[in-house]
Amino acid sequence: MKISKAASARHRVALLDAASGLFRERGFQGVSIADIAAAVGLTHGAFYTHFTSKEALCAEVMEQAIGKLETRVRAGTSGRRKRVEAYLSVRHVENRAAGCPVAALSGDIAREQDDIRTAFSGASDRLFEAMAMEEPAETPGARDRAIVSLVIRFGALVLARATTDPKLRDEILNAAKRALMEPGIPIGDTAGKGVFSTTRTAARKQSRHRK
Amino acid sequence: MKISKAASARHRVALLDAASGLFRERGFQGVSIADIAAAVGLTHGAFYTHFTSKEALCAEVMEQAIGKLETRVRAGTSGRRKRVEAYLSVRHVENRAAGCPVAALSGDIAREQDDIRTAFSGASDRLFEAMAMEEPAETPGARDRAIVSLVIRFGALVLARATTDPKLRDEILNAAKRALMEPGIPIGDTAGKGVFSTTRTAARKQSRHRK
DNA sequence: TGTACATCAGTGAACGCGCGTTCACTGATGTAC
DNA sequence: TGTACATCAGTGAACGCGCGTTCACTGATGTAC
Repeated sequence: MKISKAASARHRVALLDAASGLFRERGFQGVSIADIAAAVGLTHGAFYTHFTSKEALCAEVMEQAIGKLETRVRAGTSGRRKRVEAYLSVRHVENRAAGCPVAALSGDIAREQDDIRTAFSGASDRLFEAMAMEEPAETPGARDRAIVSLVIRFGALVLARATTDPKLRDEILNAAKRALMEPGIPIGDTAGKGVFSTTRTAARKQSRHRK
Repeated sequence: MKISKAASARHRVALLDAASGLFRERGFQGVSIADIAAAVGLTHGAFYTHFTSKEALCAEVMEQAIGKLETRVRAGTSGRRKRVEAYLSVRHVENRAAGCPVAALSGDIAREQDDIRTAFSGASDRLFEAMAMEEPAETPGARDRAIVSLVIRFGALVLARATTDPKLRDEILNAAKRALMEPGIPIGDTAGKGVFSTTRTAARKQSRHRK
């Protein structure tokens, strides 16, 4: 039966939202069209009045998800510290569906078709730029630091999610938080050169930890 | 037809090896039993004389792959610098099949069954311990640094793989390499505090870059 | 060493299942009068 | 405002397909004599 245009438009949005959450939770291949439709209270057939294929939906979901992220970063409502705390929280580790789409789907994306990959890559490139702008623009190497900062957040979240041991999970999250919060933590080749124990920033870090 | 015991044993090893590479390349769900068998020159039926199920194979592959990694880390044949260079090379980004199993499969693993997850988590915990031992044992925070070091390598590789733009890919790899090679790179909350430009390690880093 | 036979690794047809996608059909919506 | 009808969002059966797994069968292997 036909329904009102307004209701149909709501269905389209609901399908995108449901797909966005389900994809992050179970991956592209782990979610069927029927799953997505059922999550919205429709049957699988209705899906094709809104999207031409599953691939097309994937691409649109990725673009929208990263776009939202970019907007939030550019808005910069909460401070950096708060955002790092939220990103590296146990809550975020456990709540894939509402969490970072890059962390949840980057593993899948490398294997998807070109149009999805391009959508993801283009969007994440814009996201990187937005994050790079967070750092003081005039300092050299701002983009490098933004990238490493992103890499740490991202890597820690994904690794923490791959773990079943809560102790190990917390170790990963806390180590990453410390690295992000305290400037100048030595993670370089300190072992070979024996530089570490004489580094000022290192000593500073240690004294903070004891507190 | 029956074949010799030696040949059968070779088939088992070959199946494990083929599965290990194919899983890393396409993920658990992206590889069928028939694919694995065909890669070794067998038909899908033969698979079940060696393994009870696909799940059992997955668990065994993960355990073996991470075990090999752990052995190599403990052996410590090449230096840290060399290993970082290799890990964050374009070659490694492009060659998933022969690359790091944790980076290739951690995204999938979070969604797999408990026995696979446990196998992965247990093995990666041991791997972390092995990497933590690389750092000078007597310095405090060695494990933290090992974890952050691993998180950076891992995160950069996975992000680089998700990218289609070669320029962006190289930026990620190089930024991570610099963070790993040069101790005391400030990635912390420098923007808010304005600490960065007055940090000694920061100045040191900048002067190195200009060279 | 040669022969007879039980074993069992590998084959390929067959199974049930869930998937993405299509399509004839339904009936409320929205429009023309 | 009320009526008649075309539209089209959603339904659910059906499609072909590939999957993991099973199993009767094959024939070289390996062993007992």
